Amino acid sequence: MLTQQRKAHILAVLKDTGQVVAKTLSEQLNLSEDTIRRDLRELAAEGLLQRVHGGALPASPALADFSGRQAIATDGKKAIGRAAAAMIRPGQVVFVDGGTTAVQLVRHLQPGLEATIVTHSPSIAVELVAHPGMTVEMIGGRLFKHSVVAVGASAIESIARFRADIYFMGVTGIHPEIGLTTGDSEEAVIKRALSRHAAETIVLASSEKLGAASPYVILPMNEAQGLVVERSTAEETIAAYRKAGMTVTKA
Amino acid sequence: MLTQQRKAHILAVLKDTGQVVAKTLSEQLNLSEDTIRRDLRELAAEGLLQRVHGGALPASPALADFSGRQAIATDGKKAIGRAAAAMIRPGQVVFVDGGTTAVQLVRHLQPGLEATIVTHSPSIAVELVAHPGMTVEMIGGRLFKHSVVAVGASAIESIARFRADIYFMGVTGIHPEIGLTTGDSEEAVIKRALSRHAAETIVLASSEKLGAASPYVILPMNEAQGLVVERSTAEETIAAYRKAGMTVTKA
DNA sequence: CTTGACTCTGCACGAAGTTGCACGCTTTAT
DNA sequence: ATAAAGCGTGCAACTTCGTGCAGAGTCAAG
Repeated sequence: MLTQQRKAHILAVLKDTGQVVAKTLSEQLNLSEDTIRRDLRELAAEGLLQRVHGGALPASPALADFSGRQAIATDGKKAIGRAAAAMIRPGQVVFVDGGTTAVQLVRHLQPGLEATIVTHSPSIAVELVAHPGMTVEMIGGRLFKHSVVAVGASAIESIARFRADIYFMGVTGIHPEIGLTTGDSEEAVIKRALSRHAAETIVLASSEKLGAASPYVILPMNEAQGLVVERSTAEETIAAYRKAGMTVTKA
Repeated sequence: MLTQQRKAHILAVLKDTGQVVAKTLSEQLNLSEDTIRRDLRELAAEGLLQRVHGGALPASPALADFSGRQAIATDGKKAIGRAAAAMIRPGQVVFVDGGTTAVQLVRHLQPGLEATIVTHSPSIAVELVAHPGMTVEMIGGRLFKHSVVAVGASAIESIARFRADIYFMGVTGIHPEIGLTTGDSEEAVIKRALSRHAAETIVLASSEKLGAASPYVILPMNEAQGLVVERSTAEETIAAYRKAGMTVTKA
C-alpha cells in the first residue's frame, strides 16, 4: 500500500467517524503502529488533522462546531493567546479579532487587568462576560456566519469611532512577499479598517499560517508591527518577517 | 475513547445543561470517576469550567448565570419561544431581544425560513450561526454583562437605522397598570428604541412575569400590540391585558 | 550489472502519558 | 454527631510516543 493511499484512507476514516485511533488503523491496514504514527504526525504537520494521544481528531473547523473547535485548540494557539494577552497594559483600548486564537487570547487575560476590548466577534463578547475588569465594546454589522464576526459598511463606520492602542489580528496566511491574507473579501476590509484605527497591529499566527497565502490581501507586511508565533518556529522562518520590520514574539 | 474527545464531551454537556456531575459522566462514558475527576481538574486549570463538589459548573459566575438560566429554561419558555418563532413570515425583518426566552425563540425558528434577525445580543447572534436561512444584523455598543446585550448611545443610534416588522421583547415584569418593566435603566432605553422602530411589539412573558413589576418602566402597556404567554395561564389573568388592547397568544 | 544514495518500514528501548485502585482527608447530608 | 459521598494523592500496570537503527526496495549514474 502506498503512503499517499494510506494517508488518504486515514483522512477518509477521520472525516467519516470524526476520530481515528492509531492502533485500530494499524490493524485495519496491517501495518505497524509506528508507520501509522508517522503518518499521523505528518498529516498533523500539514494541518490536516489534530494529533492527540492515542490517535487523531479532525482539524477542520467545519466538522467540530465552534465551541468544539475551542475545546480542541492546540497548545500552540493557547500559547500564542497567552503571550498576546500579556502584551496588554492596564487602561489600554484593544481591538480583538474573531477566530479561535483570539478566543484563547481573551481566555488568558489576567484576572485583575482593567482595559477596554473592542470586538466585532459576538463569541469574543460572550467570552468576556466572565471577565469583570474588561469593558467590552461590540462592533455591530451584518453577521458573517463562517467566521462569526460582524462585517459590512456599518461595521466599518463603527470601527472609525475608535482609536485603539493595539489590534490583535488573526489571519489565514502571512507570507514574506504577499503579506497578510484572509479567505473573505469582506473580512479583509474589516481587518484593514481595524488596523488603520489602531496604533499598533500585532498578527497572531499559528504555525500553519506562516508562509501561506489566501485569496484576499489584507495589508502588505510592513503595515503590521508585531507578530506572535509558536515557540517551536524555526529561526530561519522568522528571519523573513524580522527583515520586513516586524517585532517577532515567540510564545 | 480519546482523552480530548472526552473533554470535549464534558464541555458540550456543560454548555448544554449548565452543569455536569462526575458520577453521571463516569457512567455515561464507562470510565472510573477518578478519570472524570482528573479531566474536570484539568479543564478547571485551563479555565474552561468551574470545579465544584460533585461535578462542575460553567467557567464564570456570570456565564454560569446565563447558561444556567438557559438550562433551566422551562417547558413554558420553550413553548413561548416556539409560538413566537411561528409568527415570523418569510422575508420579514425581526428585532429579537436578549434573554433566555429569546434564545428559545431562535432555537425554534423553522429550518427553511428565510428572514432577517436584528439583535443586540451576541448570544443570539452566535446561536443563529447554525441557521442558514437567517440573515443576522448585530447591533453594536457597550456590552452590559449582566444581560449580555449591547447598550448605550451607539446602540440606540444603530437601532434607528432599522425599521422592523416585529420586535419580540423580553421583560422582567408586565403589570396591567404599571406596564412593561425591566431591571436596568439602560436596557429600558434600548427596549424603548427597538419598540419605536418596529411596526409591532410582541411581549414574551413566562408566567412569573405576569402581574410583576421591576424598577424601570419601558413603555405603558398600550404601546405593545401582542403578548405571548404559557398555555396554562388563567383566563382572568389574561383578561386585563386583552382589555388594554393586546392580542394575547397562548403558547 | 553494480554501486551508492535515498526512502520506507518495522523493531527496540527509554520516556511520557493514561487509568484504576487504595488510602486518608474533606465536604455534605441526615 | 454520624454516615455517606466526594476528593486528592501516590502508586502500579499498561499504553502510547519518539528516536535511533537496520533491512528491504527503488532508482539512476557509472
